[in-house]
Amino acid sequence: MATIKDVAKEAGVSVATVSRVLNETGYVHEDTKKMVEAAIQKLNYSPNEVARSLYKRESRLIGLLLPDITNPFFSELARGVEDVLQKQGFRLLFGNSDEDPEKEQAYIHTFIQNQVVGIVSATNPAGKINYENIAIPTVFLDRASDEEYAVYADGREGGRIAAHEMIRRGSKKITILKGPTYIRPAQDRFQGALDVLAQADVEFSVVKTDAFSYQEAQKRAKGMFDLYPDTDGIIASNDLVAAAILHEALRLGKSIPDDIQLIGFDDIPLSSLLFPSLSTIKQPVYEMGKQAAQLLLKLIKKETISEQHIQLPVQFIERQTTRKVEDDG
Amino acid sequence: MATIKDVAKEAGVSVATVSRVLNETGYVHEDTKKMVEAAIQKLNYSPNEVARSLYKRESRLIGLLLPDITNPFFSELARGVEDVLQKQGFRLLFGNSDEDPEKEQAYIHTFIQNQVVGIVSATNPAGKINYENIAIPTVFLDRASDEEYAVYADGREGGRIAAHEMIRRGSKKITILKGPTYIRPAQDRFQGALDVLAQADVEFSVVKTDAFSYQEAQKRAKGMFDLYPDTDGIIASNDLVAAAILHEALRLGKSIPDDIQLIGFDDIPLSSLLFPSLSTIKQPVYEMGKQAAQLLLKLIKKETISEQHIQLPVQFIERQTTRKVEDDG
DNA sequence: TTGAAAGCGATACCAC
DNA sequence: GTGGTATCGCTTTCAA
Repeated sequence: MATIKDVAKEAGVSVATVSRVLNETGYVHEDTKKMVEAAIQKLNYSPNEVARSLYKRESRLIGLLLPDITNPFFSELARGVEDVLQKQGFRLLFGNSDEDPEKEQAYIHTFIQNQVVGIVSATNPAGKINYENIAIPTVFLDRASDEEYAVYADGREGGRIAAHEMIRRGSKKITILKGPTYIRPAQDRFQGALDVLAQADVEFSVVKTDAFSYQEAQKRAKGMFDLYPDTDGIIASNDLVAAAILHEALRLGKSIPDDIQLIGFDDIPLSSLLFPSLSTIKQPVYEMGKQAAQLLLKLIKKETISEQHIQLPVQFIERQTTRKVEDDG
Repeated sequence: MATIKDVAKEAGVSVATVSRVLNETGYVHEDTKKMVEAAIQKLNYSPNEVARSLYKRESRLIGLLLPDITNPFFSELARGVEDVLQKQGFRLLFGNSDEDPEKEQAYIHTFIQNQVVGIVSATNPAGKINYENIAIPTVFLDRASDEEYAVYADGREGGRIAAHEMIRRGSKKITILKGPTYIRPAQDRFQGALDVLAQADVEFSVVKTDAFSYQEAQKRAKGMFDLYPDTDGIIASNDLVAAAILHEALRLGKSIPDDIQLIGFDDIPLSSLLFPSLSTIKQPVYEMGKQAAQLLLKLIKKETISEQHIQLPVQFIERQTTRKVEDDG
């Protein structure tokens, strides 16, 4: 690999001059510029980012921390983040935390060691990790905390919509599947559903689903039908969980949506592929990723930020796990 | 951030000594070691990776290039790669290429600029990118090329199995969905299926599916049923495509697997969630990611490699889109 | 066993 | 306009 020195020698100028044409900073004669550019071409020179980072004390890297890229929700989020950052010339340093505080801490640590200019984190740590005393601009995704910058969807409203749609479609004995309490969006959805159910003329029960994963949900699904065999409406904590429920219900010979209605959360690609396809509360996942990246960019450029939190709207997607009704708003 | 200098001053020694205890290299008295460690503790010092990389001319970063992390096949692959590399203290610099040679080239370029120690690439570029003159150890995933290190599944055998299973389950008019020719594994599967069909007593036809995506496949599915309305067996180029076909078939009122049998490829998580659940040729995706990472690690450590190519076996997963038969092997 | 000093490859300040 | 050089934070000879 050629260095700036080689280029300088080749062009017969100093490294300072080469640096100037490289960064278009300061004056440099048109002719010498030409020479330098020729030398760069000839040597196929490309500046060493590491040396640059060392001097500037910051890189062109951004840390991205997710619970698990294998979860379609997070990979969609990641894509949104990447698409905007990549265009601005930033690169992603990426890690899966598995909701493990130690892993999370380790990644944050190496992010810092590598002098990232910013961090996007979608983790929901049980313990509280030290993001506070990090000088690095950080945006949280799908996770709200009052003191920090964050982008997330309106989970509470989503919960309300889900409960409302379920009730107006005639379910009388509703079961809410509640995600982990420490995961804020999950808690919000639950609260939203509760808001509506508490005021409505229906029975309901609450079942905990510890994790968001399909495997976990599959086990719970069995238990749930044992416990509440006459449930006629289920509000799942997310689409993956809903898929598990759907499978189990079908296995038990229940008719959906006639015996049981089912509403998920997220609208991951899977949801429209299920049969019957899943009615769900759609989060603008890709858009959330984009907005987080844009917010981070502003933070990095030290632009003024109008609001620390960006809350995006959710939307009911009517598919085949809920019954049709007359449109009454 | 404290630097090595600060630590040296605090401990009353030279930076060289600090460096020695940091890297456990060379002699250092037990007592001074204690002092240095105390200073490190006190200042909460952690070495700057960037400076280290600059001197060593290589980082602890590894570049990972994928077509699209949003595709469950690739996110699973990524997870396998990450899980082994992360444990060895390496971090991932990650990018989506979208099968776009320019993007791919750009990422490779920044990987080099950031002095990655290795690259894992799962892209299938139409044009030929310059990996050749890169001195950096590179392992290709899900893509075979004679001169390079690669990990992939036995696509040809997979194609054979798919065709065989389809025939022994009684399909007489089979349609093969053929992925892009320039994607080697897709071509292999196609060839494998052809191997068997050519010798069998059945009719068959071939339909091209340009991309691997669901959206693309959805369009093709319609066309396919128009063109070959009496097909009674479909071998899809992958599970995403199979899902689209399944949906379209159901929409047309076809009965599966009675009217039409369907076999996919990959066994992504989605496949078992479809209804009816998808019979498919399973690739050991996560394992492929792991093996690629392990191979890369060997390459980096300059260990001797017994074989440049690692081919992993595939396996028929019988689910509900194929008919049951007596077990005749 | 330890320290001084020369790099690694870039940037930017200060002279000229 | 251009060049010399200190500097970023670390590793590694080479002497002492």
